[in-house]
Amino acid sequence: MNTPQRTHYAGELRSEHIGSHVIINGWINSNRDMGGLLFLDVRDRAGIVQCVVEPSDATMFLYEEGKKLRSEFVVCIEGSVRARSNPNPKIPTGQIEILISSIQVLNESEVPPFVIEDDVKANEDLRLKYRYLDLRRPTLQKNLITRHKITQSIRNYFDSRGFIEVETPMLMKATPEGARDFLVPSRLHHGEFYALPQSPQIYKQILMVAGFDKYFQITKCFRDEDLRADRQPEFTQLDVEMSFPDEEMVYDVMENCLRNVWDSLDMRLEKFPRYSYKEVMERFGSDKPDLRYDLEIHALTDLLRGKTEFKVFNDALETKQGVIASIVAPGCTSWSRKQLDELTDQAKLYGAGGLVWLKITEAGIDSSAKKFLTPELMTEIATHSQAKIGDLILIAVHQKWSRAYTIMGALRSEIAKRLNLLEGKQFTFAPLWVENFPMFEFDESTGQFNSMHHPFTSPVVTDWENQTEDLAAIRARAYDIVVNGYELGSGSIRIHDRKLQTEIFNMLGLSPEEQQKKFGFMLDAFRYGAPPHGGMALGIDRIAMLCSGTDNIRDVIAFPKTTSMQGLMEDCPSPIDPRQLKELGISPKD
RNA sequence: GGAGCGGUAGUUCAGUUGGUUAGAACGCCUGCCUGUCACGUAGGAGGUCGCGGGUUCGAGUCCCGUCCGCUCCGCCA
Repeated sequence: MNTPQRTHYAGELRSEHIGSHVIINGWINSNRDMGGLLFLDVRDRAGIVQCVVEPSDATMFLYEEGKKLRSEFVVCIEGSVRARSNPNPKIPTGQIEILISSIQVLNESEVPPFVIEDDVKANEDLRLKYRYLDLRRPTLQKNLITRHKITQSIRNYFDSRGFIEVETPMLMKATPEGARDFLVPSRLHHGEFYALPQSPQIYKQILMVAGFDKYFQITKCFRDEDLRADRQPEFTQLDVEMSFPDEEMVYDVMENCLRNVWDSLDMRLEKFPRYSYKEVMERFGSDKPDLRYDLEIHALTDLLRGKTEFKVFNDALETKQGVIASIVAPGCTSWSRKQLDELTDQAKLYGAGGLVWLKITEAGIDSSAKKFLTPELMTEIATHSQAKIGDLILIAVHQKWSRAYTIMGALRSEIAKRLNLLEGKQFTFAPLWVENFPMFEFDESTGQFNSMHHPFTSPVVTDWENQTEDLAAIRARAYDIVVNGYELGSGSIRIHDRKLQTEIFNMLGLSPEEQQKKFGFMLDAFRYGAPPHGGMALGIDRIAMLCSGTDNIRDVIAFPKTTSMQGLMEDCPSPIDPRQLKELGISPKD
């Protein structure tokens, strides 16, 4: 027997449908047998609707059939919509119910390993193993629909602005800079490998050379690095590139793109203030600060120079990059020894040696370092930190500028967490641009300068022309979009000049042979009229996270991996048949 | 590579200083119940205490190892 076609989604039915004859297809969410009177809740992707069998001689067979239905049975139910005698204002379909005239069981279900409800109790590993059941939960249904709306609105937007979506290869040349590549062995060329793209970067730049002057693509990228709550080995990027741009054009295109996305979800994205990398680091202690709350960091370095015998402070003051900085926890003088210890542990996690605190009270200022600080100096510190009576000041020290501010940034989020500053702000969005990144970053483990963004980023022309010994002073034409503490994406104006690109490669310590081997095809392309170009890439998963109000990337991906990069449902990765390995020229693991 | 937390019934958890038969709630099964929507109600079934070793008269509990999950640091051009 053919399945009768649904006339409506269960969750869509409302008072306006009263009187209609409807057919719904869905899953049994619950079955309440009152002894004659029977309520069946049926769920589909739009929601849940109550169906009812009223006892009478004529419906006895429906009752007998209906009471046998168990959770997750697949059913087709036919009936008429009517107003409920006891409406339930708590659920969207609560004004109506379906008076059942026919029940067809399309499939039975074993008892599911966990109850499918939004108030989810099962652990995540169990839910990942039975992902198809977890995905039936209204929240995950909603999240994936949100994700669909996001990509749909992006495609519409870029199409309307004259951008062309072009697909780039998934099997590409391994360029083992940056993140670890996922490698794919070649059957026809034993001992040689493809890499899965970490990003379509080089291809999109070559598309600019090819004349596709406005390009975008929504595509998977792969990085074989350790996972986090917001990181998966494969993730989806919106990749954008255009020819003849300046930063303003990129900002305009991307801001409007995101505003469009937020609009399409009936949410608002406020204006995008711009900060330099230095400013966000020194004020908020992060290159991806959460600006939904204020808490700011204050540098005490100059204030304290030559004013104290405190060794901890002076050690930092004697080094070139050393920083002493403070942050205020408003109204927190009552924090206990235990709470302060926990904050100290948090700071230590990020590399702090310890924390100095000052408590500003009516009676005066108390401090963990009062032996080393005169009352006058403590008052100066309080004034400089903009602390009031009742406030707690936390001070940390580090020999390295970026480390010192990273510690302060960690304290900043910890204070915000403890003071519940984000309460009720789940759907408040604070976007910003971060610009003027340094071009290079010194890597102590290798003693070499690395690109902070990537080696195809153009330097600020004046910085480049006036460069001195201090490579760290050269700024890049790179920019990030940050929202609520997440780096949504980054981009840059690229190098389109072969000679400049070669110079940058040289500075990064790439030999001419390596340059030719890894990027020769790109440098070759630049011989033939490469236009000035630039663009950006945004993380779709993170956008979906923000718009779904979750802080877990697995909540917006249909089939995610665990933090040890396993697929629990399909059980991968998994061993390979020796025959298959032989064909690839790979020896089995011994 | 490192740190923290966790793993006990189908699920979520409790389980005291090592001690009789390992408990609760939900779920599940069988009745009863004509307006429930966390239905109610009576009864019932259900356990490799992640895995391996050790200490002990005796281990869910202590020790060692290991696997898995989550979070974080490093890492993520």
